[in-house]
Amino acid sequence: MSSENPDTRTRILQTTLNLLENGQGEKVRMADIAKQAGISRQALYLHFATRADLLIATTFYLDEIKGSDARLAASRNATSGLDRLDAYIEAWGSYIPEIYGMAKAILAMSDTDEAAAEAWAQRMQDMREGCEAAIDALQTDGELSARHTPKQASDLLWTLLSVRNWEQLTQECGWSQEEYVGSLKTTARQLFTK
Amino acid sequence: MSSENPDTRTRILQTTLNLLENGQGEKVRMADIAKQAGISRQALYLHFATRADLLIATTFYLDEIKGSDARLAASRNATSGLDRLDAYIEAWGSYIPEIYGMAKAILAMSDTDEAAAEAWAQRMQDMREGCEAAIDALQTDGELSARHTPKQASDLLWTLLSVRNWEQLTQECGWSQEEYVGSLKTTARQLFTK
DNA sequence: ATGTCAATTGACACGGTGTCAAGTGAATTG
DNA sequence: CAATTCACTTGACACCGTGTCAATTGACAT
Repeated sequence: MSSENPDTRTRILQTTLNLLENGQGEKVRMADIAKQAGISRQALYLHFATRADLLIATTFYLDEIKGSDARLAASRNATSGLDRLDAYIEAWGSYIPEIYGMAKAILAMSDTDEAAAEAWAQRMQDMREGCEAAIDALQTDGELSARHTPKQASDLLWTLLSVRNWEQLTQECGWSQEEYVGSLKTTARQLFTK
Repeated sequence: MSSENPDTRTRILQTTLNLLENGQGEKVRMADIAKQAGISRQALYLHFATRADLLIATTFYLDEIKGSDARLAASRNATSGLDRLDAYIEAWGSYIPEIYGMAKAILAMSDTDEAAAEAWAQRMQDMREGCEAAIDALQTDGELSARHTPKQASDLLWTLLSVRNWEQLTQECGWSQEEYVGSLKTTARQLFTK
């Protein structure tokens, strides 16, 4: 299932991505993807056993394309814990809009599909590690506010940075991306540093 | 559609509520509700045109039963803005677990069903007003931190108090209800007061 | 020539929502 | 008492989207 015809496979992933990004809010069906990719609906199932599989594969493809690892890793190079916190929020916060279409589709599936939920939880776990690392950096700098244990602080930061929260603030409250990143940076500083 | 046979109607609402609360995570179908309520599936459609309609009606029924208005209104009686903020977080935060089953079902529908999304947005708008009122109270007390405009503060508080965030903190991070309420109170104070 | 492999066409099953038509039984009203 | 109305029943069915199955095609390799 992994490496039959790479061309078609990546073409599918690419068009899935396009449809999810552009087609704002529109539900993307297997048939839509097939049509757009110029293949039959059934050919989709030759490459991906289920819709959940396809979406999950698309998240990995997305990361690969956008180089998310590198971008998030950059925050590790910050010298002080404080800078690191900022850098992480900046990196992740800027990444969200690029994955939002995807995220929304998977999140929607998660409520019904176990596999999708699992996949998303896994990716959020990865993100969580970044939060923990940032909080740890604060603590080794002696900058972590005494108000929170590292665990609590990580939980809170992780929750604060959720895609749902980004969605609510930018889509519903009308915040600009800059406002979002800026506000979350100061919020995090206020909450977690002395 | 509103007041044919009140008995049957409320019996439907009641069992819908039960199924959503108890049946943890289980998907509740129209057929399930009908069966549990002791009527035919079609009779459901005699009272509620669509599943979304039923769920929406159930939220109102829920509020009615739990007396959410009264509980949230209590926070208005607080003397200082600070107390009011605390009281509001306490009231809403304690209300969430009682509506969580419902909320989850509606949230899940919202991703596909326009009506459900609209209904939920409406209810969150109501909750938002409570946030705004609390922030306003802070400001008239001269206690609102200069870091945020009232609008920003309301947006942030509103987002902070979302059901999704409660879900993440209590279900995924394992916070107890007391931890949640306590932590959010201090967080809000830290963010919004001088 | 034979086999393999990606892809095609077309049909179909399943689950869940919503619709339609005809019928039943009990209470309401002339 | 008969007629009507009303809540509800049974059963069939259409629609949609996902996923499956079987038979076929056309290209490329050995």
